[in-house]
Amino acid sequence: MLELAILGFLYDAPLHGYELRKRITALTGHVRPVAESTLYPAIKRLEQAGLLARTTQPGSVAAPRHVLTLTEEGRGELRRRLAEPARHDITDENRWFTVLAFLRHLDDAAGQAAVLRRRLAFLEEPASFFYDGDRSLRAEELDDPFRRGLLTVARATSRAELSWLRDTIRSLDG
Amino acid sequence: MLELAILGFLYDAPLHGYELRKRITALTGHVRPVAESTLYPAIKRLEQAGLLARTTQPGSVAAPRHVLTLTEEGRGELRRRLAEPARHDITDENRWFTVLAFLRHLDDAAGQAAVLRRRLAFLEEPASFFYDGDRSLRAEELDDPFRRGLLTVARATSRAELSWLRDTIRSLDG
DNA sequence: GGAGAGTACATCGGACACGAGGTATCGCAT
DNA sequence: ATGCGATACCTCGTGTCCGATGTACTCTCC
Repeated sequence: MLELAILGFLYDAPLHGYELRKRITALTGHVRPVAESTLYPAIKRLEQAGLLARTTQPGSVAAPRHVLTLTEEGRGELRRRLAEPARHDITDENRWFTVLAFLRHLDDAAGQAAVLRRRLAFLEEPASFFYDGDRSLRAEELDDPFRRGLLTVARATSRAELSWLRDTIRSLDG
Repeated sequence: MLELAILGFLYDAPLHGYELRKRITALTGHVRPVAESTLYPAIKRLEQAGLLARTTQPGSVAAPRHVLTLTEEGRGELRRRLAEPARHDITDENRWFTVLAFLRHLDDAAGQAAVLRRRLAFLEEPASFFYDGDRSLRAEELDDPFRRGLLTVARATSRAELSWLRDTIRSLDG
């Protein structure tokens, strides 16, 4: 997820690590803050994999900046990761939001629609949280107000996203 | 999050690892499946910390079962984790749902309301995903349909949860 | 002139997660 | 008979994440 965000932000423009961190923090930081000790090793990994290149520039105020640029392999890798997200990326809301944030970089409406359809299929799967034996329990059947709330909120979320997904897929297809 | 789920399920009744895994899978597995190689070490950790005890029973069909029971320390630890969740547990939806699933075990309406209020405060913070310099961008200002969708869905989710939170806090207080 | 905040990068150790693989039993279908 | 799926547990290696800590420069405020 972090790597996807790095590739995604760099696809638009070269950035240095510190600026990258600010953008990632704006995108997902309120939920899961990005530690510097996670970001810099991730940058190094991607660099060693040949997905991005760095050029050192004198820092405007402090230490010299390492400006990061995606290589051609890096651009291809981002498109590949967007076109074929892992199951994790589809099911985990945090990861899915990251995919969505950069899906426009997949400049192919059919490919974009295919990704949205995978999310749609996932949300359409009958998923419950609590079971009585094999039978899945509905919100109304629960005594516990917190579990009821959990189901209620999850259902509302899902409804909102489903209708957005259906609209968007239709307009991508049309 | 995993440890919280283990403590939460065992608070109700002693279970063996395999059954525990099925319950956790039902709760959060559609989003983030729990690998056995994650669960068993986690059980061992909790056992070594003195939070749970195991007794071996002949297996009904296969290998002998290790039935896990919460110790008094374990019960206290669960209540402590529920009463004072880490910031992570409040902000990350997956973790938050786990907290909610077991919040009833905190049998103190004021404590429960306090936890809900923390989530409420978090959701009320003005959080944006995308910025133009310092200015946060609203859904309407974005060209990108996917980022628009992301904001739209996030807003709908948040609205649904906010209204549930306010109702529930009111009824816990009243 | 000195403290503190912000910019900018980096390393290290510990904790945690996961896939791959292993052990063993039972029932059912082929 | 033999393989498969379910039950039930476990280890190992690899990778990732994070908090703590360090370096070094600039600007602002007092």
